Formats: sequence, structure tokens, C-alpha cells
Amino acid sequence: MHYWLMKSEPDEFSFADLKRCRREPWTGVRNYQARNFMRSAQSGDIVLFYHSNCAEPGIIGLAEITRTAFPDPTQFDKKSDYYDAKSKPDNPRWSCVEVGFLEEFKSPVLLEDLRQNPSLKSLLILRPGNRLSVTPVTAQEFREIKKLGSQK
DNA sequence: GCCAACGTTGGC
DNA sequence: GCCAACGTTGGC
Repeated sequence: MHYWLMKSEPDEFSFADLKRCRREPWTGVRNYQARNFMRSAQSGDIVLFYHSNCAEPGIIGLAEITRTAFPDPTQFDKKSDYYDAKSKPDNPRWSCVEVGFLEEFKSPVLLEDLRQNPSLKSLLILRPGNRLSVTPVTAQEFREIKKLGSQK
């Protein structure tokens, strides 16, 4: 059992979108470190869903891994923004996982809340210049964030 | 829109 | 394998 934090720009794909469609393949990750994290994710792992590049960046709710890593179909789609000519179907370069809706937080845990909390100091997303869209979260960090999100 | 902090690319 | 140039991310 692992915990993950996954970023999405709400303009592209928001938590409300996930709530609507229930399950969604997490495609378009084109960073090797983030890809490797996704490859190590297991079914049932919990995902903190983070809204980035928006007015109020923060964690807005919980999702779960509903399918382990498989080849990201967008890498072979010439019409996709994420098309990668160097990736071959017999040796796919990029993976994705499927993510399922779990629950919306009572109140979002904003980036500033994360920053202010001493027990979340080592959260990877708070490291300067961190740009990974998928990062691991420890059980302690997860518990703290869930607690914050459950408060009104 | 700015810009810091990265990752990636490609020439050598 | 080095490293400069370039592209991207994402908070502000």
C-alpha cells in the first residue's frame, strides 16, 4: 500500500471531472521519474488529487489507483499533444495508470496550508523547483493531510 | 506574463 | 560524458 500525490491542471482535468466520470486513465505524463513512480503504483493505492496552475493550488480530494501501469495510448496518437514519435508499440516508452474517484475533502488543503505545517516539511511537492506530476507521499504525511482536509 | 528551477537535447 | 541552449512547469 502506497500513497501518491498527483497534479492536474483543473483547466485540463479537474477533480470535478473525475467525480463525473468516476475513472480516468492518467495519460500524458512525459517525465521518467514520474513515469517510474506510476509503474510502481499498485491497485488500491491512495492518491491525493492536487490542482496546479490555478487560483487556489492545493489538494482537493482523494482518488485511488484502479489499474496498474499500462502503455499510455496517447504516445502513439499522432493527433495527440502527447504523441511521441520515438516510442514504438513493441517497446512503449510511456505508461499511465487508471485513477478512480474516492472522496472530496470537506475543505481543500491549500498549498499555503501544506507549507505552514511543520510535519509536512519534507513533502516532495514543497521542494523548490519540484515539477513532478506524480510523487510518493508517506503514510504520516497522508494522515496529516487527510486530517486537515476532513476539518471544516 | 514573469521567472526560478528544473529536465532534455544535441553538438562536440 | 560534458554542458550550453532550450523547453516546461507552476507559483505568484
